[in-house]
Amino acid sequence: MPKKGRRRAKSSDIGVRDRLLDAADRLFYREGVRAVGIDRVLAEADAAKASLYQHFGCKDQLVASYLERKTVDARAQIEAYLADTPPSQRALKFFDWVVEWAESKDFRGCPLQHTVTELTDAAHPARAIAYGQREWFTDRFLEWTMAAGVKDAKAVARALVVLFDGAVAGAEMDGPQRAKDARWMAKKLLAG
Amino acid sequence: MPKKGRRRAKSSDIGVRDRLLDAADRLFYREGVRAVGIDRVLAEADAAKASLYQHFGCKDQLVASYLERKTVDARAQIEAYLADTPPSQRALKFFDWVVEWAESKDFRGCPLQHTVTELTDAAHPARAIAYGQREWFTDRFLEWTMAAGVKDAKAVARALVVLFDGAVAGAEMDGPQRAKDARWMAKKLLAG
DNA sequence: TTGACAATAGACCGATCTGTCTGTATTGTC
DNA sequence: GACAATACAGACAGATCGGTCTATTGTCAA
Repeated sequence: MPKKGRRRAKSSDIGVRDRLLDAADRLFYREGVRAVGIDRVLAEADAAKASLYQHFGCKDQLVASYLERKTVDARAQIEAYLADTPPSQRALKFFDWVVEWAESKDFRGCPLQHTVTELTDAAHPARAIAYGQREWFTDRFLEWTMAAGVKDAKAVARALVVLFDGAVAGAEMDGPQRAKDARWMAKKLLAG
Repeated sequence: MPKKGRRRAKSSDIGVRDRLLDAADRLFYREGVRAVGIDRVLAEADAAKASLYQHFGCKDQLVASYLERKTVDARAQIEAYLADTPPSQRALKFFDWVVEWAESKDFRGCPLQHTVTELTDAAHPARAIAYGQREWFTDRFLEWTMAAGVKDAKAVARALVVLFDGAVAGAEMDGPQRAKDARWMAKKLLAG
């Protein structure tokens, strides 16, 4: 038997929790977590207030959960994107992914950067999620540069992190060309 | 004779307008413009509400004025920092300035990035200020790379913008090492 | 001394925010 | 049919928000 009872008529058949996270994702990413109130999320999710507080306890936790799901999805997406690329080529190929992301219609910068910018309280639960994802990125970059066999792999990996951050921050302000600029430079760096 | 009458006992002798901007600078930069309310600024500036609305009209305009003063100050500071450096060396020297900035006690990222992240309304007056300062940066980078005599100067200039954005965004999340990583890479790029 | 002016203090307004609470409808299981 | 679980609808509370307004104080110039 499935988990428990329940059933709903409206809004297709995903649970409230997922509907809330979907709505939070759309609104928080597009407009910022501080600019969007609980009521907006509820309306967008077509959910009741009690459901939100039942599942998440408070808004901060909803934000953290939204960010966590976003990071988990991003990892999976990146890994799938790179799956067919030989390890030695992945560092550069990753920047193709960044370019595609920056060119996508709804691109509005990096959720991790937004989190650190908007939620200045160091104890905010979303910050821990953000830092965890940062670690994943730095680990991957090191892995990819090692596989590429470049010399000074650690320094190159750190430089690629800077290029990645600059690509998304720059693309948020100036448009997707910044991501291409980053790719151009990454190629140069990995070649020599 | 000076401007007009007035006089105050407390808080030294700068005008209310400047006190308000100073307070706004401290609070907005440290905690974010959406996280800090008018009342916090007034308390920090030891000023009256009417003074704020007399000088700035609304909060959005205070934010824009705060950002404008910050960008004007930054330009002056950077130009002074580079004044003794021959033009051909300025591109790299600029990243020394970035490292010092990222290592400074109160560093909390780039106000321009914060503005674009926090104020998602494209019509917000602070956005125009931010875009103006972005142009100044891109113009300077092109000027410096041309003076450095590197080939492909335009592409290099764009890459340096990415490195700059990555330096400050990365330093905000991970610490000042990111700025050093950016400098390391800028040196490499400008050498070859 | 008087009047203009700049600034202060703070009450007040309506809107919005997060969060709580009550009550009701629907569903699956016994 | 009874019951528990889940979700919905929405009133409500308390705080805070940006912004307006009145009243008062202190300073300069005439």
